[in-house]
Amino acid sequence: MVDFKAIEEKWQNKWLEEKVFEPQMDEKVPKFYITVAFPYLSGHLHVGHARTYTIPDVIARFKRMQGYNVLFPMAWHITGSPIVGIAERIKHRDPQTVYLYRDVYKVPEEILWSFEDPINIVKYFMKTARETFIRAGFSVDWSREFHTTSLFPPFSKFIEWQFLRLKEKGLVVKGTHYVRWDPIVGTPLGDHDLIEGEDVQILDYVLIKFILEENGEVAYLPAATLRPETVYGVTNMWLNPEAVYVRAKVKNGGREEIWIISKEAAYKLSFQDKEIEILEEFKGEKLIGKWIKNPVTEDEIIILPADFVDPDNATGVVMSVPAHAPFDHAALEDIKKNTDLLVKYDIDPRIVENITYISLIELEGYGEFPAVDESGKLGVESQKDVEKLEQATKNIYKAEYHRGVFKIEPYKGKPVSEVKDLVAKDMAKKGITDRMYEFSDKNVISRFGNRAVVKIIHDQWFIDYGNPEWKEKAKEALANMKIFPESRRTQFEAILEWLDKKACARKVGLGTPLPWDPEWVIESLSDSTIYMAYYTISRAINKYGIKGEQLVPEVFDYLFLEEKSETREEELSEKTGIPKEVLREMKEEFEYWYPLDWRCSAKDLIPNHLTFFIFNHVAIFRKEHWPRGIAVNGFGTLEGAKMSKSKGNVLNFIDAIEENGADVVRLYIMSLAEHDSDFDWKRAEVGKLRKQIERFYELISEFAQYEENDVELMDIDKWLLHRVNKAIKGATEALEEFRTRTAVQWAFYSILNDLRWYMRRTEGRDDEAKRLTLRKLADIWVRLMAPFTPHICEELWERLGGEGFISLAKWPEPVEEWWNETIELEEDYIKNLIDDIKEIIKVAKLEDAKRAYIYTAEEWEWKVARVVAEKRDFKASMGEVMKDPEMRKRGKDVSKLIQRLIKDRAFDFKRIDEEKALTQAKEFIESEIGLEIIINPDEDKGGKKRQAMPMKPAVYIE
RNA sequence: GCGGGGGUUGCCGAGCUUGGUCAAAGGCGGUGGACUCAAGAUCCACUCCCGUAGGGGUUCGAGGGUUCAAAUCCCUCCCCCCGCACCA
Repeated sequence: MVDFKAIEEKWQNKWLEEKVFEPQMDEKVPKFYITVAFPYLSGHLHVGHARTYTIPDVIARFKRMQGYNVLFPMAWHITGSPIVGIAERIKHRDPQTVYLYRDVYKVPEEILWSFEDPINIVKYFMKTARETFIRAGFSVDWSREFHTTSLFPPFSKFIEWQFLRLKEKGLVVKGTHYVRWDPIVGTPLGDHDLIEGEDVQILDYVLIKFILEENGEVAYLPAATLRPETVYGVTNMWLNPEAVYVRAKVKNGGREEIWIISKEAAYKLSFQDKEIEILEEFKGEKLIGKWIKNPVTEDEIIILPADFVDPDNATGVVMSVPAHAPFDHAALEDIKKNTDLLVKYDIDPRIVENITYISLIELEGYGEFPAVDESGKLGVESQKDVEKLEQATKNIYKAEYHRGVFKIEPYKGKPVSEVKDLVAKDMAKKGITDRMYEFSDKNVISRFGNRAVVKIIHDQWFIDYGNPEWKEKAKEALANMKIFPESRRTQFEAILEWLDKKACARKVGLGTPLPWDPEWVIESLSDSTIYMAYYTISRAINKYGIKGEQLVPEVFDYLFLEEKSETREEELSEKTGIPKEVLREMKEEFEYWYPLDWRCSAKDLIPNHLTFFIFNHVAIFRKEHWPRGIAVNGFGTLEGAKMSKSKGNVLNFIDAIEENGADVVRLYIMSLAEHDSDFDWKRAEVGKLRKQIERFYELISEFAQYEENDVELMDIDKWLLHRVNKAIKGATEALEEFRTRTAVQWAFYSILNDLRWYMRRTEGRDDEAKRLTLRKLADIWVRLMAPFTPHICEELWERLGGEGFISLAKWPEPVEEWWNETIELEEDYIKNLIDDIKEIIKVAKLEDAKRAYIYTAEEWEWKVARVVAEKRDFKASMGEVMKDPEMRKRGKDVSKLIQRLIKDRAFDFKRIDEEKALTQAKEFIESEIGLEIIINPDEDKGGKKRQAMPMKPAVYIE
């Protein structure tokens, strides 16, 4: 068995020792700069991540072999709160966390407990990640390694510079923002902080303040709605008579008002910019029967009782729009039937009886009152039919929103989707509305076990991705970028359009403090947008030990934004103590490597990081330094199941390498899927691939012993070389587009299969020509495989006597004189014939046949085929052919042949020498089918001869 | 709700942008065979249905349509996956 591990270690050491992947600037050599989103190190990388990092490595290796000066750097992301959270949980001996780190990540016990300090987590996983990448054979320039946050001051200074410049441009702004909030612990709640309710939405209710005037005092009943436009159709108000409401003094900014809302709402609103002082608590029934005023229409409406009103949703005050809201319609019907109830509240039943529905929206397929129609259609009986009513509400909402036309002035004739926003705006302007954020579902529970609320946060720092000029520039950049796969471009465009203010700083976690407001730490998606530029100067910073405090903003200005200038270098050198030669070196490196050619990442980063990456580049850098391309890749599953840390269902990248060897893992992952589709890791398949790679190794080792003596090749040898040419072309084209799976199919499987056929075809042959052919193939094959399985290929390259590292060897190009489509056609011709004969034997049950007579097409038939290929039409072909008197003699046969050719659409005319091909392959065909072959005998056996067509010989078997 | 992407032969997965050469690549699985004492590995054949001469029939989520011709173009519908932010 091949000792992959030893081979891998050997070459990894050589690469590092000889700094093979630490490129030096060279203006004469074209550069190729590729990066991948650095990993966040809260644990080990798994085989899903492996894909993300292997792709750029394969591309880097490919480009390097094509002669580019390739930079492929790596760094570590440790910004944010998860690592801090882990330290916290380790400290508290949280069983799940301990399980994950001890049993899944296999952290040694003595190190594990040091994880109480987040720094130790970071240190440990940076070390292991580096080891993993080295053992994976990644061609990384480690001289540029760094990590984020204030723990690495030079980078932190770079981020400070970025934010200072963004702020100067007005792209970092302060504002308010709502968050999920734990009201007991007093902290914002991210997805990971929730036990329940991760995907509960936050709804933005409009509160329309209906006016209650009593004894000269005004109080407001803020009805909560998601459909503000329906304020024109309100017929009454709903309160839940059993629920507890409060009368409260509500201070909001400078304004102070009396509101009547549910008790729950008062509590919730106290987190949303409102100071609330409860004056009185009472049951809803107290207000039933009172009259209030619609602030928009000024209609006087009555307050009625309804069970469906949930005091724990929004304000607990609901306006009734029975024409367009099924719940309202049902409740109204209920109450009309329930005179007792009305009497109880001292309401004259005639008032309810006389409530007339107000139709607001024209909706095709519905009558005047869509809610009534829909409720009827779904068989709603009462307001207790909650499920049906919810369905009806959904249907109506959707239909009216998308297809409805508003009927009321001043919005008459406009689509509802537009009117909704207009009405909301107009009401807000008049000060008759307010807003309230509420969860779409009540069950949002924090990991502390508390029910969450929506809180409005002040003084939050945002990056303003909504800025229209900025957006335009970002769009321009995107339009000029390559996106792989191209089908993802629409998503980028949509996200770009979408994006608005994005909170960019938090008060917890590791990171770089905001330079002008150091209580805030720049969060992780915001400090990782332009670090590709930092890589270009990182080598010098590491090499010369430049300190953070030396990297004042002007230095970055000079390096990244300004023209090269000696005076400026002297100036800055004096100011910072950085030698001017070093400044010059950094400046030149940046100018040499930038712009970035490719940014790689998994597809989950499209809506955030990758888009931010574009935005921040266009904000900071000159156009010539805008990025050129993005390649996104899919994820990986493990034996069909999603990898999940908490369930322990993960395969660590390092463990996979340990088990199978890096080359096997790399090739396997690259061969499974490409672009944004996902792969599924199956242990059994990996094992099989390992065997195939061993065979590859053995084959090349074998061929390496052959000498290259110049001799005349046989056709089948030429066939193989032609196929090798095709593989080179296919693999190259695929890799140019990051299509790794297709590339592997060409570089590995297609050659493997062709070789198999060749061996079968040349069985028994052992001559110079065959050896020469195989030797040539070996020489190319290893190079085609080198980006995928670099270690084993280095080893084989050495055996083949190749010069230097295969990692730096020349990528193969098709050999012009090897192209030979005719020979390939002839080979196909032979294969097809064999298949046909086998088919005939099977179908005609001729198992004990002795020989096969083969009749090739005659010259006149080729002539006809040529004409048909050109004319592609029966009449035209016939006319052309019949100009020839010789052809006219066999008119009937000609006509038949033309008919068949046209039916088979044999329009791709290529002439081959059928008889020659047959003669050369005679023995092979005989051994394959076990019959004697007689080629073109004089006698027309079985009258089959006239069935022959070009590329399809006639066969008679006896 | 908004946005993005999909539904292909047992499974995975190409092909659909530039209609025909597509019963539809490749892999996996399955069946049979060669090799072997045997197993594994490897190699060969078959793997939608029918067929005593290389042929024919029915397929590419459903239903329409365009066309001489549609997995591929157009319309309608059904179903599935992913993202929606302060979180890496």
